[in-house]
Amino acid sequence: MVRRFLAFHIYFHDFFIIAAVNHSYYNNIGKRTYMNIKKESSAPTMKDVAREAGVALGTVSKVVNGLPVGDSYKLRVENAIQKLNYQVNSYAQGLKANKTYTVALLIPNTVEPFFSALAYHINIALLRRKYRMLLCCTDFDLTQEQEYITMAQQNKVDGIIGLTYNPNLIIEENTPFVAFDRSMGANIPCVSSDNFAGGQLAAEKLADFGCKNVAFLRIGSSLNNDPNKRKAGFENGCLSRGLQYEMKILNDGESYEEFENFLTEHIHDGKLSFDGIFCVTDGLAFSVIQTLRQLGQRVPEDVQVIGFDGIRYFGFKEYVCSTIVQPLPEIAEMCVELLLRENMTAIPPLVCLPVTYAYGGTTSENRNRE
Amino acid sequence: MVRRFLAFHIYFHDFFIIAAVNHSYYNNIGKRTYMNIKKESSAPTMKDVAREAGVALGTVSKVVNGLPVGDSYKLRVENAIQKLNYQVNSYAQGLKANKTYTVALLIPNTVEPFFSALAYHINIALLRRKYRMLLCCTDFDLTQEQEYITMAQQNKVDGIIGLTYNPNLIIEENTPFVAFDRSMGANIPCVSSDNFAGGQLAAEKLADFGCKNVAFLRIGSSLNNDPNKRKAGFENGCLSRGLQYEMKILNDGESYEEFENFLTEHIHDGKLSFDGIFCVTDGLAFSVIQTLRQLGQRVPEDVQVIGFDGIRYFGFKEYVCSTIVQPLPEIAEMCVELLLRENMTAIPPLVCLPVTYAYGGTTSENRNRE
DNA sequence: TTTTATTCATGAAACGTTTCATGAATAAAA
DNA sequence: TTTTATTCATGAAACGTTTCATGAATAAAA
Repeated sequence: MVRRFLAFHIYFHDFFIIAAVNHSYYNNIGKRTYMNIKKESSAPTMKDVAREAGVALGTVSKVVNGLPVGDSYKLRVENAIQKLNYQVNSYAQGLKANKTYTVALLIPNTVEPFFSALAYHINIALLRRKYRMLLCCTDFDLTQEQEYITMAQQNKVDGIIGLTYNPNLIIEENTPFVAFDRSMGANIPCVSSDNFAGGQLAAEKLADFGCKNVAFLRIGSSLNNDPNKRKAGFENGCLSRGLQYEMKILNDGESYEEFENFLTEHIHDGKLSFDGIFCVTDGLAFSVIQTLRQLGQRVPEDVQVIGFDGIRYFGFKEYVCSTIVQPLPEIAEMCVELLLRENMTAIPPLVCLPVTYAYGGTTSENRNRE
Repeated sequence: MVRRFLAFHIYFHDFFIIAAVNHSYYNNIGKRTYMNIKKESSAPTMKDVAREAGVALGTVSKVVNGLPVGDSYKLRVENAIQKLNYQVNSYAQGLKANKTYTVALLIPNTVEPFFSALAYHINIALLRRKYRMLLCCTDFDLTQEQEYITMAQQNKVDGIIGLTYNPNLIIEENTPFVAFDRSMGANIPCVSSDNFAGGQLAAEKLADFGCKNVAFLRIGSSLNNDPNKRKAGFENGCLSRGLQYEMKILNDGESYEEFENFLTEHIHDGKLSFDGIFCVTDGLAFSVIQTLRQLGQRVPEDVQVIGFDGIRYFGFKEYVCSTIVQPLPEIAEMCVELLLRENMTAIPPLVCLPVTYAYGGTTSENRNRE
């Protein structure tokens, strides 16, 4: 049994002691710790409200749920609710309805800015509908993805919004599921940015800003997923604007070094043969910009770089790079809307939301005006 | 009534159409949309398991909860659970126990990296104990902070972990609450990094790396909260190591510009009078480093900068700056541990967890070895 | 063998809701 | 005024658990 000890300080007001925490609970994953929070004054129930208002239980329920009730009854109930500070117990509601009012969000983590921003907006969209969000971080682990989905099928959550990396996930017909960014097949609705238009826009912007020779860089993935459309759109844009272009797409298992080699190989006499680069994500663009500068290339003077996602430093400061911005608030609304909507259409839709370009210091917007 | 329309594309397999979403549901905040997810095959219940195993309901409950049961019974129940793929309905559990198995995390948002990383680790610590996390983003809004706390007092959640900015929050005695980073008074346990030691460490590191004249920069807040200890620790470190130091602490309402002015004023003949700067957060350090470079100061050659928090680009890439790292996994464990522990001590503790220094490119670690 | 003590499975009651069959009260029609 | 139709508040039943008083089965003691 592995035990970890962590030294820390406890200030008991004026006393100062050194203590240690036994981390052996790391071995009790999944075993519930029982009855550890005491409730003393329990909250008022519908019964209390009914007694206070002098009406029947069902009447209170109707008022709470906005169903038609006689005006005088409604008033009395509302007053009683106010007086007792009553709030409905949503767990009893859920038990009756066989619903949990909980939606699972499957994302790799909440540490990478795109994922954490997505979680932020999905959380808002769910709270607006009085749904809870169960945050499920998969760490890109295929086993964990399937486990969370199985959990959902056991009625632990009412639906799943998933940004998953496993094309072979088993999702039962009756489990509401909305995929983000990666289509999961014809039975599952999918919401994504308009990746094709985004790629096209990147090419057009680079052309507008005076580029002639451009490159597309993409980290490895053999999945035929939606971000591949970024490449297709970029290609399309390059062709229509007469840009020379080259693609560097990593295979599974190839590391970032490949890009360094690729860029180094394209430098002759200190001059890079590209004057514009489109990276499949801002995260990649961030690294590429550093590499370019290490290689003595100035960004954006020698080479312009456009990323994809719309990541800002510290969440709200300037953009990490010039970028194609994904409309996260709208994406979140759409995911939740599709998941919770009443009537499923026969054919689950693929929804594409429009992207925009934003300047982030790595393009030369005035170059063609000089 | 404000209505927003959002144009978007829907691909219905091969067809391509333009649609519009009516965003009027923005006006229905808080009104539950009813019965919108259908459940068809309902999950097996304890009753089903009892029937399958040929035992009583209570026996199944005991097995599920790990209470003592005769071996042969236990085996039969376990087999039945396996066969039916039974999972306990935690909402019925919660109804019985008058518990929700839900903990609210009050943070300003999940977009700033420190908050999103904290949420990530708290979420892990809670899931480990089979608790759900209700993410409550307050956007630094004092009203929202109080609303969420009131909600908790209505037994909607079992406890709250709060990073709050309102020293006057009303928290009832029987609402489990753990504060993070900012002490909420003698009745509320508080977990924080060892801010004092962190400030001290920053001063010592700057001294080690050859600095003589240093500054401390802090954004405005009149609250006498824990991060103030960073200043006190830094001061202490400067004194014990013989560093000249100056403080620039913004008042409430003063903007970042003040720092630009402060730094500009301390440049004489192109030379900054500080060779080391300690910033109260990495976010501030990030901006300060940009400002310094704009002012023609090289970092770390002319001036070294140390931040606080341990933020990395994109969550896992290199540190934004040389920094004092907060131990987030341990902080999260401690918050959850204190919140859910069985026996409250009479005096709620203030727990300080140790910080470490990490190199992030804005210090000259070898300077004194040159 | 009989009596007493112990172990432990049993299943009814309860948690706080929603639903819906019932029937009282009112309104409309005769 | 009496009969019929309509409206709508009522409260029991049920959702899936946990708890705990009950008593059957076994073990220990006499």
